[in-house]
Amino acid sequence: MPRVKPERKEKRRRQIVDAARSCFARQGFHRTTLQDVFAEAGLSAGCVYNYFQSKDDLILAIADDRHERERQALIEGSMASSPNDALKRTAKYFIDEYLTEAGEEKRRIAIQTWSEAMLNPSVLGSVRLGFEQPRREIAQLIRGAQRQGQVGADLDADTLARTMVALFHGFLLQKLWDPELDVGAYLAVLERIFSALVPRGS
Amino acid sequence: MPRVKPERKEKRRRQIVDAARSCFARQGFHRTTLQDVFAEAGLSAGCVYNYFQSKDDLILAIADDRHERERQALIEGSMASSPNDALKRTAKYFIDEYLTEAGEEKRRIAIQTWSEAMLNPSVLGSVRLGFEQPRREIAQLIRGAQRQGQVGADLDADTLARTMVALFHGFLLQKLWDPELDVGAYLAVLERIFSALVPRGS
Amino acid sequence: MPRVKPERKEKRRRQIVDAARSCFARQGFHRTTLQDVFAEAGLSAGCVYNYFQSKDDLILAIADDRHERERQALIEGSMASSPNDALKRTAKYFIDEYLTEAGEEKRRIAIQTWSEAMLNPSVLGSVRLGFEQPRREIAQLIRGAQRQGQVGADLDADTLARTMVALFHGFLLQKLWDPELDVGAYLAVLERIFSALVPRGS
Amino acid sequence: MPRVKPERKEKRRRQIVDAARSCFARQGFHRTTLQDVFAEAGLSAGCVYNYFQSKDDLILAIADDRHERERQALIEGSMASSPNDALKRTAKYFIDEYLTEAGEEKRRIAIQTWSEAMLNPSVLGSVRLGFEQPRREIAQLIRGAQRQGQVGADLDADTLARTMVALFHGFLLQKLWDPELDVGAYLAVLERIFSALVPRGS
DNA sequence: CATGAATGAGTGTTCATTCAT
DNA sequence: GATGAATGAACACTCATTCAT
Repeated sequence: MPRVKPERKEKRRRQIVDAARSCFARQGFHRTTLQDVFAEAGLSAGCVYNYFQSKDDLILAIADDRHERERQALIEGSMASSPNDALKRTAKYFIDEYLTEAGEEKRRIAIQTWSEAMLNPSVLGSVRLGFEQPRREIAQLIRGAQRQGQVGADLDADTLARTMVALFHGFLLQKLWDPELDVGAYLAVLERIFSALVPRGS
Repeated sequence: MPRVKPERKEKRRRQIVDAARSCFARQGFHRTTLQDVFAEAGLSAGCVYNYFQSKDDLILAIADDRHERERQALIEGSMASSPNDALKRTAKYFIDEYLTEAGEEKRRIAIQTWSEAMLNPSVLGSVRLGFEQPRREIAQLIRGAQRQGQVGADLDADTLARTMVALFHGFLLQKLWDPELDVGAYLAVLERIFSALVPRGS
Repeated sequence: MPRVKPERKEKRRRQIVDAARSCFARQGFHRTTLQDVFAEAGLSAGCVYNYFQSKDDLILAIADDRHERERQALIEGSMASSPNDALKRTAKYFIDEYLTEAGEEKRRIAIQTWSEAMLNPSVLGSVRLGFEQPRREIAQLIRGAQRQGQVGADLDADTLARTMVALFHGFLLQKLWDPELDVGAYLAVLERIFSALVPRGS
Repeated sequence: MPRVKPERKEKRRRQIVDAARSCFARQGFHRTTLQDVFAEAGLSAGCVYNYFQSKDDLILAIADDRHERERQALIEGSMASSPNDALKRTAKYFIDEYLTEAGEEKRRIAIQTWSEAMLNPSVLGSVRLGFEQPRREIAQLIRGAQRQGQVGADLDADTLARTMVALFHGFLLQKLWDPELDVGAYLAVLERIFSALVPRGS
């Protein structure tokens, strides 16, 4: 008989996940009490427990939520006119989301998720998925670029994709330790590096 | 005024730090109880509290301990015949320590330290120091290499150093999520990249 | 003023009581959540609360339900040709209900009711009633048997009735701890005992 | 190095068990919060948890404690001049402990233990042990009495022992429901019953 | 120096109960 | 009547820290 129920349920879910993410970003997962989350969400303990079975479930939900958004962004990014363009759009998405001032909350969630993944198999699964989907997509785009002679054919696309993601994660950490850091300069270096990878003849 | 005491004291300190590191690597900082550490160290609660004022103090000590070792390694590394050689030795040190099978414990400690740094100013200070010392040293070596024409003069040494460290941290994370990962291939890419940075004429 | 409503109401009530009894027998009163009962009854929380005001009300209802049935059985049992026969029929009823394999649920409910009676005055009232009605009826029958010379006149009928009920409760406990227990042998002893009570002359 | 520690430990254990028993008898196991027990014992939560791992552990400890005492009483009781005398002493012990005014706490604990045994295998184990040891000992004594012609040889000793214990448990319940109940009268009936079991010739 | 029994505030979680629809 | 999402007080249990010995 419930007609609009599923929407309500989804709305509540989001409400809780948003509250939890906000708390976790601010005080960290382990220093956040569930009472903090209840207060932030404006909901009671019992209500939250109707949607999530445990505190651990909340990080997992946040991680999954994040990866779902990134999956969408990857799909949209790959709808570009050329592989090169798609790579740029994809890079822009991740940079805008994580390496700008506005990305602080996301960075703070990311590092905690990575740390938690080490101990929580479910979170590890989510992190791996969230890492491998972009990695594969980027490798695919690189192969496209190689076919068009935009990237040297002597480079292994998978490895290069891994390298790009590594650079991204590494910068994310540096920005975390020093929020003043201007990532622009590094992007310039990156471009310089990648331009060096373009086959001489082009 | 006993003479040998300081050594005893240092020995105990190390005993505790080693036990804590082992526990933290295995179960994570927050899932490790101090009782676990006491048991691993074979010491009583009171005894440990004579050396460390709190649980937080222990991560800080572990982080500081790590950075001290790396500082030593950097000093030794820079005693090479050429900047290029010094860079290679430094890279080798960090790769051997963190990116090999044997480096798993260090990786697991590293990610947790980074996560904790977000919330604990003392740990953040330690992490920053541990990051900036190598970064500066590497930048210095790059400048040396540039003077010798081994690296293109058009690249900003500081930025390039940051980039190298970012790559290292990024690979560390990937190895954490997939311990089977063979880092060798990526080092090859790195070399390919850096060789591309060498001025054309050389 | 609908006429058929009371029947509906009674049906729902029984549905709930049956579900609760089933849950309580299986998991015990305190380990059973009302959610369990709602699920077992296939009804919603709100609906159940229209019939019972609290969880405590449910045990009370179960206890009362049980005693009502036993009251009926006693009435029917006493419609025998002789006091001796009535005693036998009454005994048979309680034995069949509680001391057979099929009686396990009833045993499990009984012991919990007794335990709860200790703390819940309403339940205590119900338990007392449920105990005293049979006790009195049995005493009455014994007195009848004494009049007919089937039981020694030197025995206090009330006390003998109490003793018989005590034996029954005691066997119920033993059967609870060891469901394999064959009660038949003990009934034989009982008969031997009671035959010993028959006046020598008969 | 700790010389008197084991005694301290045993003292604390008893302190906690006594407090728990007192609370459980007063308010029942499930209505007693551990805070109640901590307050009654005058100890902190952490301290109690150094001796007992859970609330369930406490009932088990109380049950075991009780059975240990009864085991001792049985041993002492059996050191009588004759089986008949031993039976009387054993009966007296259980009657004095459980069926007098002073035995109220013990009765209230007993019924709860029986109820809990239904759901908690450890408690069931303890209850079974506590039931079977006396049962066997009593059967043994009956066999001795039979050999001396004090009890009819046509009765199965094991069954008779079971019957006696059943009577005891049954009276215990009746006394629980009505603390005013004078058990004396029933003991008289018992004696009358057992005298009827004595072989005619004696 | 070292011990380890004791502390007690704090946490995640449960579940009987309510009430707007 | 019936629903079931929401409530929130209460609970068992943990663990960093202390201190008398």
